[in-house]
Amino acid sequence: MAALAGVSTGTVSKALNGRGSLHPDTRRRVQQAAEQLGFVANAAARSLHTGRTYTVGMITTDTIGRFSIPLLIGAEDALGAGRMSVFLCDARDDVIREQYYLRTLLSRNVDGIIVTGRRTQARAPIGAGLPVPVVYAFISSTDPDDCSVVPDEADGARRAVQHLLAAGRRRIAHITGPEHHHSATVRARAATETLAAEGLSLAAPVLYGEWSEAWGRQAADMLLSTATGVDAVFCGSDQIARGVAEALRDAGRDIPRDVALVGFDNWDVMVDASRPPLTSIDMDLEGIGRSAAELLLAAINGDPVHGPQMRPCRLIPRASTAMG
Amino acid sequence: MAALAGVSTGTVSKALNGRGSLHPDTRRRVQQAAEQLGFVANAAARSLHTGRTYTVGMITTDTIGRFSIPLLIGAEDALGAGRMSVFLCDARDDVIREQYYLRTLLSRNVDGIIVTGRRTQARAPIGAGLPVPVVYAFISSTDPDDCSVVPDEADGARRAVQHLLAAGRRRIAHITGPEHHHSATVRARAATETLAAEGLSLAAPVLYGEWSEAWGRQAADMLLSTATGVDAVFCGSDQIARGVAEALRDAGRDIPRDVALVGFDNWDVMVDASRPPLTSIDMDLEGIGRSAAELLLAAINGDPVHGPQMRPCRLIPRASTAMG
DNA sequence: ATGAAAGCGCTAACAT
DNA sequence: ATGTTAGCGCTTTCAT
Repeated sequence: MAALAGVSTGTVSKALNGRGSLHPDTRRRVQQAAEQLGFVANAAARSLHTGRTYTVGMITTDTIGRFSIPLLIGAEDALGAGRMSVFLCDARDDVIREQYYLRTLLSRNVDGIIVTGRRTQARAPIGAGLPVPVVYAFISSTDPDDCSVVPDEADGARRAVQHLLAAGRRRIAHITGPEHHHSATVRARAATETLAAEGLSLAAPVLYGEWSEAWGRQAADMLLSTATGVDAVFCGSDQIARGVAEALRDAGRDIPRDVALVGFDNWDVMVDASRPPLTSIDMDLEGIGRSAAELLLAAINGDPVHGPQMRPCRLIPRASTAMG
Repeated sequence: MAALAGVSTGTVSKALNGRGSLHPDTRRRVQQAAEQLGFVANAAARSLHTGRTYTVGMITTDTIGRFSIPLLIGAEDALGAGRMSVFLCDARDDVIREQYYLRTLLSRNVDGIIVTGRRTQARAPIGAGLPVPVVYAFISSTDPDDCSVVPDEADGARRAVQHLLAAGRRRIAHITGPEHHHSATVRARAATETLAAEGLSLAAPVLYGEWSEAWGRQAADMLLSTATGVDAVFCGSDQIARGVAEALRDAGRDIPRDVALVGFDNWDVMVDASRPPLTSIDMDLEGIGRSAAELLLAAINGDPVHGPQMRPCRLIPRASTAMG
């Protein structure tokens, strides 16, 4: 390589990295030679010297799923722009695997680590005194000093309820996931409080169950037989909402005329296929992933941000709450 | 590190890698020291010397989606056992991005590359004369010499039809995706041929459309109004099947008594939530990913396998075809 | 403006 | 059984 351009290896390095002061002709000549040989620098050798690998690790504590993917895409997006690559590790909710991967990543000298999962609930820090910065995405760390990027689920619930109120609904019910699930309780509380601020309360006690369509159907049936005059249901997930939509449809109720419906997640597969299409809350997972990656880059460059960063949700209106 | 154990760096290397002949005591002492210091070998330096990085790259030509994830998990699974890591690259169906990532992976000296996408249709090889082995997973390469691991979709369609025939159905219809889509035509042809082998033919011409529930509903309505006596529908995807299930339900047809239903993909979200739960064809994507990774490892170790490897599908029976 | 040479952290061949 | 040493491919300082 150096031979072809007729210069020394040091000069090649300078030419290719745009450092030092070189004659423009030399630089051009070297670049040409590199092109011709299809030369690609050995990243290992470079990192050995610079100490940086331009690589970040991403540890998914739960099997790579519906939530992890948008996060991953967002992160990859932000990092790709900085010519960095992502090592993917699926720890499958297993502490042993997680620690194993952590060691692997450290031995590979990643510049930083992003930790994600499919639940927003805070988790124990992945490690203490790590030699590289760590950012938590979607989930947060129980250590308030750790940098976490999380969706503001209360904000999402608030938007859902306010949207229904703006549509003139007053008897609003809430069907959601398991009571022990952080997201379920946070959203339920925010919904209740938003109504309370208007002097209202839920048309029925919160219906806790599973994150499934089957539960949505079942809960809707319960609602139809017990609560009267319910004119809107805010659901803790799109799957639940879709189940509710089906049950209402089976019972001859018109959506949104008789009952308006709002879901949560804005999961395309659910919201588009539902009849009618579902208004839903979007947590902007991709944005969270991107944001986490950007904060990680900042930390790598010596500007760490501490503590949880809340990101607002968006309401995506569709036919299930169409007014007029 | 060497100092703490009171030995030379060479000895440390031997002790930690279990090579050379060392006194057991020395080995133990070194290992203890490593533990104490939390020492993790620098992978860059190691790979600089050995030429191997214990890393493979995975390029997803289509945005990481429902198909890529199980493939990814499968691959990660097989590679993790060999203490290898996966670099994830999302090329987003963009040739420029793909080539950029290819260069990135090569500069990082990955030991091999897995290429995946969300369509099974053969694609142009990602590069010629690459210095590392490449295996295609789910998609295949147009170069018959390249190693590809693909689902035998015709086998899947055959199983679906045979299952329906075994259930005593004789007037079988087929609703599927776009006619220009490889999977749609392969499956449709196999379904037709399987029936032909029994001296039968489809109860109606193949209904090509979209891979959506909406199309499933629409096509089912068409079928109800034109074809008579249809007692089973084999669908090109679970989404289509679910749409069909809803339309049949709305029309008062009982599944499976009046019409039996088989989907394709065995996508949990669809098959479980459908009423009734859907019998479906599983392409075992995770197995494909695992298999691709294993073949890649073999190639890395000097035992390359050439040409496309077909993997059979499985039929997962559920209530939509329950007999008796 | 360019070349020479040291050294990043590790492994492996060789010497002791 | 252990230590010594020469690189792996690159960057970077210091001479020239």
